[in-house]
Amino acid sequence: MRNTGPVAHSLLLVDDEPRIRRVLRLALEDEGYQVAEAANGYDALAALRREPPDVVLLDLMLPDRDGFTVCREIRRASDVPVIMVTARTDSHDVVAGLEAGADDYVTKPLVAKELSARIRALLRRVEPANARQAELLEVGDLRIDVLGAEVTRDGEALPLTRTEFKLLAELAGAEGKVLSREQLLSKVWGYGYFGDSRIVDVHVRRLRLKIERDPASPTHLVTARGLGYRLVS
Amino acid sequence: MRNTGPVAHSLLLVDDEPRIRRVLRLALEDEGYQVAEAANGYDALAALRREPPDVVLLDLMLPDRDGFTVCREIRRASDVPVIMVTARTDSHDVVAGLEAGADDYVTKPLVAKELSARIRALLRRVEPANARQAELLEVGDLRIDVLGAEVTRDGEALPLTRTEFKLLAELAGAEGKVLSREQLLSKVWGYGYFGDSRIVDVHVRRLRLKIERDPASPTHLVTARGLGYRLVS
DNA sequence: CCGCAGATGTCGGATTCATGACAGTCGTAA
DNA sequence: TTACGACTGTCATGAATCCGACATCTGCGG
Repeated sequence: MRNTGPVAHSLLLVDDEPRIRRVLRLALEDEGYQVAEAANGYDALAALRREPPDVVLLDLMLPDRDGFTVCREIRRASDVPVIMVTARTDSHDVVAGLEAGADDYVTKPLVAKELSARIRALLRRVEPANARQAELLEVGDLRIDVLGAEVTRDGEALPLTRTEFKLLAELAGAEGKVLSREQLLSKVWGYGYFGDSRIVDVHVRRLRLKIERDPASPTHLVTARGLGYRLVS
Repeated sequence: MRNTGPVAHSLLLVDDEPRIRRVLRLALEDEGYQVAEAANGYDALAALRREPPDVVLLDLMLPDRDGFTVCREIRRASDVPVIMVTARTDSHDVVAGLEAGADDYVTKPLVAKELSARIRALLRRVEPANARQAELLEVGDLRIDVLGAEVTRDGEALPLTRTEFKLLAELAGAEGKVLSREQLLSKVWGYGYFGDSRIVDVHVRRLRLKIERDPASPTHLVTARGLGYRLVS
């Protein structure tokens, strides 16, 4: 199962000055990011391979090689978003940084809020491309294509209605966990729904008729008596 | 440096000052871009709808409404890259601009080379997503030549109209995924179309008459009831 | 036996699509 | 210019099917 909740985005902070790293790390963690550090280009590339972050913040002046080179080396192996963070304000450096493959170029002194906003803007642009792959859920013999709004078993499409599909997708998204009627109501029917929560039962039953091999004794969509329902393999 | 692609990238330049527009246009055309202009937010939105550019350059201070608002309005229906171009250097404005949905924020006075580099960096990030369309798509027995605007089946060209083709191309570009009427409206009919979304149904039907072997029971262009349509093999 | 949660069946209003007809628009050829 | 056809958008109608609601039944624990 893929991650469900909003996990913090991870940053790799590359700067040779410990003091700057510390200040930036605190500011960025304050903005809700998970921050890893590297003090030079070599470490940065190693860290990138070991645990790819969502965004790289790259200082231009590094002890081993300059940031342009590091950026090009990063680009040779990865499409990870890179933001150049540097004290050099010269326009030629900006152009060189961007040409080296960076996505953005910001100059010190930094305003944390602005850097954070630029990171968000970049992620906003990049995320959708990554998200496409993560939308095929598998539970038991069911394959749930969230984007295609289709559920297949043995390659055969199951004819679910919209509500049934949303219900199944919610349950699959929290596979193994019990979801109460109220939780399902608010997720599938929306927060503004005030009807009887028994409607969940009805749709659970209809869903079982379609996804369970023996609807009379469900193996996937099981009742958690007094609690709700959950989907298991 | 001229851009490499076969077709120049198009920019929409939104600024109320004719003098600035002229300077920027010349500089950007020199960089190899094809530049359209708008003097206010209203014209910008109209131009965007009429002929979506690859990138929008948006000044913050416009006569009718401020750039933040215009940016948000753009974002409501379009993913087009937006670069804020303004004289306001305050960090709060940068954050506000990016939060309004802009991809980048650059301040005047401008260095054309830097602006151009930022445009390229942004396009580099965005293009791959669009690149899917710039190819030859195959769905089932249909071969869709997006650039040539031609669809063939068994080597035989199908006589699709422009709207039918755009509709088919959009669906093929997201093969297997359900596209809602609203998504199709904004992509095929363009940003800001306010007509009845039922028009999609009509064109789907006309498309089916041409691409389906048995239009009464479609196998390729299938209905996702309550959700939209999708194209499958 | 009672009380309760879950399961089932059915019904009718509401949604959602498919379809055919028609009118307006646009480009082109006469 | 006019006439024409292709293309497009709008609408009305009917059919399909969805889904909330209700009534009832079952199974289980106390």
